[in-house]
Amino acid sequence: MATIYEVSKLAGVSLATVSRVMNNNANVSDATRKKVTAAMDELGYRPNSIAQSLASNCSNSVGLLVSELQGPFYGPMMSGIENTFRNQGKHLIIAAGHSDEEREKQGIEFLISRNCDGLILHVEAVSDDYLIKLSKGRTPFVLINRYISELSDRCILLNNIKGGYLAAKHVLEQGHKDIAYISGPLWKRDAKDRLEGHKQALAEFNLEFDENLLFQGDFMEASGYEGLKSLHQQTHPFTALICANDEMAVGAMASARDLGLTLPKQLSIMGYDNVFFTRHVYPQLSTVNYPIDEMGRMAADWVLNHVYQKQTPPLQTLFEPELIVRHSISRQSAQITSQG
Amino acid sequence: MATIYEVSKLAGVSLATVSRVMNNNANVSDATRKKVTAAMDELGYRPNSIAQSLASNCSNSVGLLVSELQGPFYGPMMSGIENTFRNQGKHLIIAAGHSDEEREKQGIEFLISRNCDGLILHVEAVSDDYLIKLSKGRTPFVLINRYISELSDRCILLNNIKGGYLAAKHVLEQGHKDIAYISGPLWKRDAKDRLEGHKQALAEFNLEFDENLLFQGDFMEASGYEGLKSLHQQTHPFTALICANDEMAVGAMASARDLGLTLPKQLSIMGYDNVFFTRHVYPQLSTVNYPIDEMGRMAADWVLNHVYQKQTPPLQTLFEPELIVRHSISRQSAQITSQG
DNA sequence: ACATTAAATGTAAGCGCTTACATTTATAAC
DNA sequence: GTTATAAATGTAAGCGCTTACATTTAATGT
Repeated sequence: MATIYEVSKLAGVSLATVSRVMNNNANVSDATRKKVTAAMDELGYRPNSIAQSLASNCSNSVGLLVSELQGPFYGPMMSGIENTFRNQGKHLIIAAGHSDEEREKQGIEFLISRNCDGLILHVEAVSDDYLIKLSKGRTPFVLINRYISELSDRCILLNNIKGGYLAAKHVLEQGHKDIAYISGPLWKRDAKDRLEGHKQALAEFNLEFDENLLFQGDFMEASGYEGLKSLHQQTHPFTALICANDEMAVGAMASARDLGLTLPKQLSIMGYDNVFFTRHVYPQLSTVNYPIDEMGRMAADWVLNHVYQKQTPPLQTLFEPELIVRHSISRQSAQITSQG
Repeated sequence: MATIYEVSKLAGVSLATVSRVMNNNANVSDATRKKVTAAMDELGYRPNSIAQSLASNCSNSVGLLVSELQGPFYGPMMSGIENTFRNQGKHLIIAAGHSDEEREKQGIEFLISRNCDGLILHVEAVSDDYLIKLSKGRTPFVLINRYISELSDRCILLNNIKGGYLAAKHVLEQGHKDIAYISGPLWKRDAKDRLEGHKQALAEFNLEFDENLLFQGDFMEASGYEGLKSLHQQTHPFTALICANDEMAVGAMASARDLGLTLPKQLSIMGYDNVFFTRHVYPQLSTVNYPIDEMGRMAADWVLNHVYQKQTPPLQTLFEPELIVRHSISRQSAQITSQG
């Protein structure tokens, strides 16, 4: 591999000049610039990015921590982020935190030790305090889907209260009055917010939230399955089920089939997130759109702006959900009676 | 940030000694090793990985190029790879090639310019020649889902002929005789192989492959939709449809519904890949398992072995597909008649 | 006690760049 | 033709490590 030294010799200039043309420094005459680029071409020179990083104290890499590399939710987010950065010559180092405190911390440590210039974090298990302390460190970061008031300018969020509200309102407007709810883990902010929006809509329709119709899941498919099974066994009847995300909704659909319920006639089911497979399930799932790809791109812009001082479109931290109506909500007709 | 120099001063030893304890060099007495680690702790020292890379000429990073960061296929693959590498302190730089020749080349260039020690490539558009030339370069790489005879020892493959065979055989065993087929782009090796296996099974059942029942798709959902629509319009009747991947199968399912066909009674549909949403569609899709996660891990092991000289479990390049029977194939009964 | 050898530690060069500062060269003003 | 000023280029010191080689110290045999 040719080095800058060989280029400088071939071009008959100093190291510094070669470095200047590489970095588009203005103070280089056209003549020498041409000599240098010619020499580079001749030698097939490629700058050594490691050496550049060491000398300039900038690794041009940004770390991304997500819970999982797989699954319908993170894909679009990573995709938007990668795209933004590659166009800027930055690279993306990706790690997975698996929603586990220890592994999330390790992941962050790992990315920092890799000299990332900035971090994009989608973390769930790590504490607010930890993140606040982290924010005092040398590596700037932005949070996706997490709100910490002390760090509010770097939290990129969905308005989950509104989303919960939209979902419930839609179901209510279809005439449902007895609505069960499978939430996420309620210590998680997003799960709590979605439920709060849900309750707001109920209140608007002068309905009380029935705690018996609440099942706390964990955002994973299996808990949707278990959730409906459990709700179905208790005595309060319901005609619709709202799930705090699509995965649980799909689990609930499977459960409904096992219980012999016809969808959506005997039970309406609503999801949340609008992951791509919601179009593929049958009946197609009505849900709430979570513009995770846009939010990913926004996080990337945040880094470009705050870490690399690039011009970006104006930064936005709060995103709005949107109702997606498909075919999983029926107009209220029959009522499930519990079997208890 | 503390540097090795400060550690050495605090511990009262030389730079080299500090470096030695970092790298677990054997020739360090226990006493000094303790002094040094104590100093490190006291200073909160973290090695600068960029400097390490420059000095050791090893970046400890491996590049991964996939077609898309999203989608059900690549997620599990990335996940397996990330896991393997993180446990070894290597990091993963991910880029997307979008099945486009220019972008794939750019992606590879990008990863190489980032001083990756090795590459894992899932490329589709780039030519064999390009890859053969690339193999002469300084950065070793392994290919997933691509066969080039000159590079056969670094091609990690699924036995697609077998997979195509298994799918067809299962459908034939259920009594179907008129079987339509939506293939991938036939210039792609995997698409061709799957079709070849399909034909083998047909031959085994003394059936001829009917070219009228072949539609060439592009592995994407929309082409599955179009494919079935088109096949349905021609004159040859068929009772089953085999698709060369799950995405197209799902597209075909939507198409079938739009055509008013009851699944699987009036039309049996078979997929390929066993991506996770095949369980969620209705009826649940019978398919062929593609152990992409294992193959990803194997690719990671290949890199560990060939690039970092690590001990790994024995390397395997050919993986076997497996039939997954769900509910989308009926025992042969009614026949669709074409509308032509 | 002394030579012989192995183990532990230190010295210093170098990895391929960037960049502050010094120097040279061109340009303009009088 | 000087001198002042700006533009272009060069010099050399790092960035924070690794590692070949040199040196010192400890262990062993006699």
